[in-house]
Amino acid sequence: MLAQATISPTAPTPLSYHSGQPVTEPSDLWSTATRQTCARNRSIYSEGDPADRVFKVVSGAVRTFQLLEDGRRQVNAFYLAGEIFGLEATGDYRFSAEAIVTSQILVLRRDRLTLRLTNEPALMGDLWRITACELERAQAHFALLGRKSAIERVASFLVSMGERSVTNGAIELPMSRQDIADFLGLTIETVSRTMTLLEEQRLIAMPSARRIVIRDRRPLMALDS
Amino acid sequence: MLAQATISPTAPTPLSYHSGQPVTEPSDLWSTATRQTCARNRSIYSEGDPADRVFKVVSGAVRTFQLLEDGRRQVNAFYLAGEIFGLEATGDYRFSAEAIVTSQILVLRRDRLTLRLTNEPALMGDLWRITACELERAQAHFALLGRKSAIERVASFLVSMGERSVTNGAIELPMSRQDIADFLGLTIETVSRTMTLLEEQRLIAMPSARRIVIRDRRPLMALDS
DNA sequence: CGCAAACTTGAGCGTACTCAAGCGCAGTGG
DNA sequence: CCACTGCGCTTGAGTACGCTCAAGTTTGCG
Repeated sequence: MLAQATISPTAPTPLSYHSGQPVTEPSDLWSTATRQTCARNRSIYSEGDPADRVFKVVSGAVRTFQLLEDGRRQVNAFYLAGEIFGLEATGDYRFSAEAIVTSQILVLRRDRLTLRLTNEPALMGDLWRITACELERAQAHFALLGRKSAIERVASFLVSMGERSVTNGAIELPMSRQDIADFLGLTIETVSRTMTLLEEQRLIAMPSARRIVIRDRRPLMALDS
Repeated sequence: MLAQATISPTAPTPLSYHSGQPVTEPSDLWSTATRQTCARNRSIYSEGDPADRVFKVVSGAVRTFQLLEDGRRQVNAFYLAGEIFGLEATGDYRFSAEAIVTSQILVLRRDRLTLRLTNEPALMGDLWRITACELERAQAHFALLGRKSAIERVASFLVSMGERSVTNGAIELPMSRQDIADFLGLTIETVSRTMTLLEEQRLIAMPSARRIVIRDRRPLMALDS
């Protein structure tokens, strides 16, 4: 709805990474993709499905995650408008993907992508860079999950979200506290308590649970390490 | 020394991944690489260095890691004989690499690789698959770091090492308890205590600290989830 | 307005951490 | 040959951070 005109699949779209540097991508890569609306909590693909499609978020937000047998969940990543997910080199999806809120996504069939790749081998390099970028982001997340305290994890998350999507001064969180907890390797209670703590310390403000304003960036960045 | 003949850089070498499926790689990709011996704890590259080389372990073992300002360390991965590391799509190395024990590694200059890629675009697909494989392994590690208990982490690690390198019935660990702790997001004491616990439960035997025998695979796999 | 879902807050507990001491083995030198 | 030394590993005791269980509050939506 909102940004549909600017992120039209037929227009040249810079592909922005979380890590910062935008990489231009062939203007019509997504021109043969179909647009699809996904309701909140709707599954996009599940662990074990054949990886026959690649996706790009137009609006909304998507989470990828894995479940342990006893129900413990690990959210691997959040994907916001403009970001690509489901790009596996081969085989089946290793993780599941769901829409966090009602979302518009572009769906590109894998065989179409393969076709394009045979005609334009240079494209392969772009895909590789996207995957490599994702890998770097994943590995950076290791230090957070393996070595950081709760307050450091939450601060890192807010700083990262602040760099990705800010609407007039406030971060709009599409995901629930549970999603955040499962992303940061914490419980929902710890996430909630920690955000309250950050608010008490005047580092952030919370006009509502899903809207976060960063009041003092410096100490948050310090916690980010 | 030992396996030099079979892992000769000029001979066709199947490239085996941790995830299992071997992928054939162009026989002479590493023919222009130089062989190098790295002493124990010797740095191979550091965070921030220009990513101008790609490496393949011939013998020994390598760790990649990141340091937080206060000295906390997160080991991202261990690379054993036959495995490739340092393959970044662009820019600088994001992490550091060190030899765990005295190791033989093949060093391929990035510009040579680029040259090969222009002549044989198909190679790019192989590189992409290597990176994608690494990404999958990284994301699988998320659940361990974010959601598993100490005993589950150690069990997962031992199962994984058992699949990668077994010498007549025993796992030879090239890395120290500290390396394992920093890989699993635990302390050295917890790793030690947990291994003792697994030994007391007769799931493993420890002829020595660096030699582990898996006595009962089933419950270990169960802990792995 | 009423209900359900999401979020917050509180109290008590447990797992893994911290700090500290002791052990075992390999290498070295008397 | 054996004491000495250093490093890596193990074990112990006490602590703390984040989890569990539970109740209460707020928000969003029919």
